[in-house]
Amino acid sequence: MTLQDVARQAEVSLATASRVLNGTSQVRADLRERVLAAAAELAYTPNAHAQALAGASRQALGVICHDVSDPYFAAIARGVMRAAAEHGQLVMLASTNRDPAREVEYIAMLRAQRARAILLIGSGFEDRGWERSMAAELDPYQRAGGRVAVVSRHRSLKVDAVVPENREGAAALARALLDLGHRDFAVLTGPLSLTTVSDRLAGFRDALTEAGVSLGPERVIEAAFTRDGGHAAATELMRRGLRPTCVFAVTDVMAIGALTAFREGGLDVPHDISLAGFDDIPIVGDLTPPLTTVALPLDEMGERVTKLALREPRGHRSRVERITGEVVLRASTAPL
Amino acid sequence: MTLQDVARQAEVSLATASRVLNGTSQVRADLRERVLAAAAELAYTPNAHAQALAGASRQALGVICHDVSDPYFAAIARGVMRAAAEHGQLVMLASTNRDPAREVEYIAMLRAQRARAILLIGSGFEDRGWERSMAAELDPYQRAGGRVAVVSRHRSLKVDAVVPENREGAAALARALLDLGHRDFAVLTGPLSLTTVSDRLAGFRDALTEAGVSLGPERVIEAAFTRDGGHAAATELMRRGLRPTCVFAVTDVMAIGALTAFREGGLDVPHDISLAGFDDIPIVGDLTPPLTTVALPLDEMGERVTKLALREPRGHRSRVERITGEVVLRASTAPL
DNA sequence: CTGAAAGCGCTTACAG
DNA sequence: CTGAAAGCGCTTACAG
Repeated sequence: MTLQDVARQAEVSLATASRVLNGTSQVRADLRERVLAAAAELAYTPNAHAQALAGASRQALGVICHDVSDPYFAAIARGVMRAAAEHGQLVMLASTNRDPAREVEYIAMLRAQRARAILLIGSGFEDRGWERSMAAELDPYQRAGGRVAVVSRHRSLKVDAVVPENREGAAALARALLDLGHRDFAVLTGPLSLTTVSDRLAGFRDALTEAGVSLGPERVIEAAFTRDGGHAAATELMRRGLRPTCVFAVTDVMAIGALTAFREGGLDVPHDISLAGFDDIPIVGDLTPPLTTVALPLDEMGERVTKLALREPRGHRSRVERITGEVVLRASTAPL
Repeated sequence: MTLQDVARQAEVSLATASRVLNGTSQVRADLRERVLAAAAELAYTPNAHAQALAGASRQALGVICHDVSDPYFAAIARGVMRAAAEHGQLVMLASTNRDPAREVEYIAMLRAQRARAILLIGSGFEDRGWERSMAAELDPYQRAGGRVAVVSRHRSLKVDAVVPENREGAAALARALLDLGHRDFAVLTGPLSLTTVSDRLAGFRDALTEAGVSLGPERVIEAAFTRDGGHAAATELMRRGLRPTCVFAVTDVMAIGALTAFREGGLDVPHDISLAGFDDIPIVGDLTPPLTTVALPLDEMGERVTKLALREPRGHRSRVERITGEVVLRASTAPL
């Protein structure tokens, strides 16, 4: 079933059939009818590869994330899908499990597919080697007209970005918790080499310091950047015999694991210990108690990064859209 | 940057360069080296469209789901991504929000992209019109060598399928709840036109009937097939003044909404009312109380449907892999 | 407005 | 083993 077949059946030239089907120029009404009828009858679908090769515009967009099943990503992906659909773009999705080699490999595949844009969702690493190999794949792609945009800070990638104000958000959260009367904190974090983690930790700590409250190194517990990591970190906190009045998990996903760990450890949240997260992923309102957090408009962030990538670049400057997080106090944090 | 450039720089023919790069046949070592060096130096990436056109095998796989951000789908998608990665396949993902028109449109796009396989995740509708239009897109795709596989029952689609034993699972759950002493039930459901919904409801009801327990029509509350739908259905249940001792929500996602609705309504789960779901999505163990449910190996289901689609078809028979659900009793259901 | 033809970047028989 | 050439299915100047 090729365009040629359609043309033959409609008794017109290949060129005419093509013009009718993609509406690029005027075609006499009767020929037009014949082509449409033939296409319908043959259940013709154009070969997107041939179209792409012949120079039509790309109709697919690549997205790289760490894990499709992480609710943080899932919420952002929702916005991406919506915006992509609006622009008639198909989304090619890859999860890397934070394996840098996989990341590079997927970018190569997306380059090969001549994706119209590549979206990187999730924070980058503060790591020279990683940055270099990413740039090695991304540069030729961009030189060939590919567009790149990211969600979260990527130190040295000069691309359009939607970046949540992690530092300010964490600081605002710290202030809100101080206002509740807390003076004794602990933080559960993911790997500090992730920009998101280090920014949130820094913002939180800065606000405490400003209020004259210190956060000793033994009160910052690093674990995997997942629900299980949160569970492990909270368990470790209890094992160390530390009993801060308030705990900040740098993401809601980690906070969820921590919440369960506290329950298993016999600590009641918020009666025995207050707990706060960051992101406001959809589920946290359904937890018991509902989680205090810094709300990010995840869905909208996905939409915005997609639009950034699809909009024409203006000049060679990369655009950055900052997203403000809003502190939402819920029942998981109690006044002291 | 084309293969031609690489060939020129390596001073070999186009054919030789191609053969080196995709390793199809033996090439003299020195030529091989030169080609590899040239490709590396030029940061060459093959054009997947040209490769596909020229007859190389497809390297992308299409997945159609209702909503990327639904945890049920996300869990399955995880398995799909893993299996796809193992086979060097890129995944093109589309969410349809259960809009049949969108579904058909995406299948057309995937056909155009000559996806190697199309995976439909999530239950189909019991609807002639829908079936007809799906078949109209899927048939030509399959005739052209495309492979189709689904998760969940699709009555009239003759394709490979991974199908959870919804009916049996719901019946087993009902029996477990009866064993706890419950005799007074209500069910919160999604649209009955979804095969998954009707199968689960039927299985649950059958087991009750067998035990001589009836489930009146006013005790089956239909709402949207989402968290909010579960919330609405539970709220409606309370509004009607019904106080069953045990409620079955046909999915965990709906149960999550119901749990919050009960809490808001001042009902303690499981003290005042027991609650059970279906699917065992990852989050339910972190709820308070953790949710009783019928566990499905979601991740593995994603992996299996992908492998089904990628494996050679044997004959014209469609293969069906049945998945048994396992009742997991947790704290959300109490003995009476 | 319409058609013949070139060209997009590959792969793979077919000769040698 | 290597190369010249055909062909995959389109789009789009270029003539007419």
